[in-house]
Amino acid sequence: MATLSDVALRAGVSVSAVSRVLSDAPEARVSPQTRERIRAAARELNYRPNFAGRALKFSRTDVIALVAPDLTNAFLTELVLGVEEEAARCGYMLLLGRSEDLKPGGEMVSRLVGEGRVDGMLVQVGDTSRLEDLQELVDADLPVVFINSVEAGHASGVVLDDERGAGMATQHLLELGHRDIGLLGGLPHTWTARRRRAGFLATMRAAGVPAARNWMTTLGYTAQQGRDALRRVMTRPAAPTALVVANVNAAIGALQEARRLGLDVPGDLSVVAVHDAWTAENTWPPLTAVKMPMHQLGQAAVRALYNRLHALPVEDHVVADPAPRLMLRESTRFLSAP
Amino acid sequence: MATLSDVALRAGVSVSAVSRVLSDAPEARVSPQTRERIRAAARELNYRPNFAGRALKFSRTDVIALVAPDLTNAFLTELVLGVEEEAARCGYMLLLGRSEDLKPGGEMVSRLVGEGRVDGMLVQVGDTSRLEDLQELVDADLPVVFINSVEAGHASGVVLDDERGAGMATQHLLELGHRDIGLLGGLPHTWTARRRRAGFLATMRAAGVPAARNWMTTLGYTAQQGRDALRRVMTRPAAPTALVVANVNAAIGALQEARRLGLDVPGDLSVVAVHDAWTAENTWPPLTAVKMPMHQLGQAAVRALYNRLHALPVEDHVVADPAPRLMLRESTRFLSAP
DNA sequence: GTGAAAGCGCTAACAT
DNA sequence: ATGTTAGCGCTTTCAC
Repeated sequence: MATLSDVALRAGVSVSAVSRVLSDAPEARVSPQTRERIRAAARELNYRPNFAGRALKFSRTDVIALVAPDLTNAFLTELVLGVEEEAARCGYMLLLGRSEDLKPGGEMVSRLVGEGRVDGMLVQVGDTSRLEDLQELVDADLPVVFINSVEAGHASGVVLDDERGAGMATQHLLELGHRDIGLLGGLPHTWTARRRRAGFLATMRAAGVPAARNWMTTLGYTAQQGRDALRRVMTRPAAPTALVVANVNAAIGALQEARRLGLDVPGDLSVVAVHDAWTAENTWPPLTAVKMPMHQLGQAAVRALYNRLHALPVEDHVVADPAPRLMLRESTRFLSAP
Repeated sequence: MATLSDVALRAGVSVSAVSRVLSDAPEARVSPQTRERIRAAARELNYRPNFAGRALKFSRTDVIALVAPDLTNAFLTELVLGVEEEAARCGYMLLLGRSEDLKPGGEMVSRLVGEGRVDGMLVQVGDTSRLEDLQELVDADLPVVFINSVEAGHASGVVLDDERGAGMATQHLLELGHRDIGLLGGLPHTWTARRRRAGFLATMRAAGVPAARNWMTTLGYTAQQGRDALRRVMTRPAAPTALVVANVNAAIGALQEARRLGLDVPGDLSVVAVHDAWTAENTWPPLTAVKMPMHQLGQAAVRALYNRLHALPVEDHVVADPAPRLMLRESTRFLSAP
């Protein structure tokens, strides 16, 4: 690869002149003809500024890490797209982190950041991580932004309006006339699960409808956990007529298990999920879901990190725009007369 | 962050001594006590070797790029896992590339490689890319390994045994007594689609069963395209009793469209997909599929790149181990008597 | 308007 | 056994 001095040699000028021209230094007083000579030489040699050289000089790589337990999870599609888009806009490249390496005391984080491989990082912990594991990371005051993973309002996190999302799903069922409504929720130690549960409970309470503890599970967000949860709730003597499922993957599992049990959805049971994904369109029946602004969440996360790295005030911690939106498909229906 | 000279200062030695010790230079003759002093100083200062410094020195970053049109696609899950695993083993970190940036003449590639941001890259093109766009990239002789994207046997690509996979799917249907078998294939200009089609045709021919052109589509690998393809094939006057679908996402769409048309799967129609994914377990009925060794494909891709970068001979271009495996679920059945 | 030189953090060849 | 130094590619201050 051609270096600055290669270009300088070919243009018959000094490296500093080349540097000034090629990096468009604002107050570089360079004569038009040398400027053109330099430009030409650079073009002919196909010059590219060396990344390591710049990084060393600036102590900055313009690379940020994206750490998530499972990037291929369908419900992260929009999130990742949002992150990629905003990262590109902010001039960042994305390094992939394996979140399993997140466990032992933030070793990866300190490597990535400590070695100067990345300027900062975005972390989305799955529902498998324990809060305690994160705490020291949070406290370490590293350039890290958590995505829907930690307490809202914490300095270094962006979150969804999970309460509102779950509330909307619940409200939808209430408006369909359901009163016996269950909640298949996420693991109890995760923030998202707590907030969605809170949204569910608040909406039920506001409607004056009691929420039966027997119809609420905290099994998790995978399809298998959704299957298990549905079986647990629907094989009781008294079963609900509708379910809010706190995650789209779990809802897909729940739908399948319902069929296995001979339950007709939405005839016998209405199901609405929090989170949308392309997979929700392809279930049978197609799954009604509350679409959360994942794209914007991704963008907000990158922007938060950007602001953090540039000592700017962070704008919004909770992403409420656009608001969660009900994607009405075919897994919910008016409560039929008993 | 602490630098080498910080450590040297604290240990009361020179930077080179520190460098030697901390990078375990093999023939570094350093007295045990200074060695220990250096180690201690480094520990106390929480020293981490600076990435940019090393990269500049070695002209090597130990970072490789992973470029794919849609990393969140469920059928890539295993691939990505394999890549991550092997990359970690080879000491590589992964940079995310957006494959949409791949289009205009390999601009991204030359940036990534030309600026020395990555040592090489892994490219999985979706079925949307045209072969021509890739050609110049292939010809450019850059450190690029294509994943199931270009002609088998090409120096810089690893591929699945797509023919075999499609053949196994076809064979499965034949063994169930089906003779009227269709193929919902990928876009005709892609290699994977061609190879799977070839495998389908070869197996049909070997069984002495004619393949009806009317029952073969080349619409693509998305769920929507699967829906369209199924409708096209199954609304003809004479319809097949079984379908091979060349991709799991398309098969999921096909399954859904079949239901919409009032077709019972597998009663009226058997469906088998090439490629497996977790989503195949959650369709209704659960989708029978041929599981391709995606994990190993990912590993092989990284190894191929590693070998390429270290001037070693590349081992295997087509990943045949383990062989494709039929995941027998519930979307296929014996041909019922007419 | 242009060039020389220092220095970012690191390694390795070459002193001592 | 340890230290000095040059240089990887780049930017920037300071001279001229």
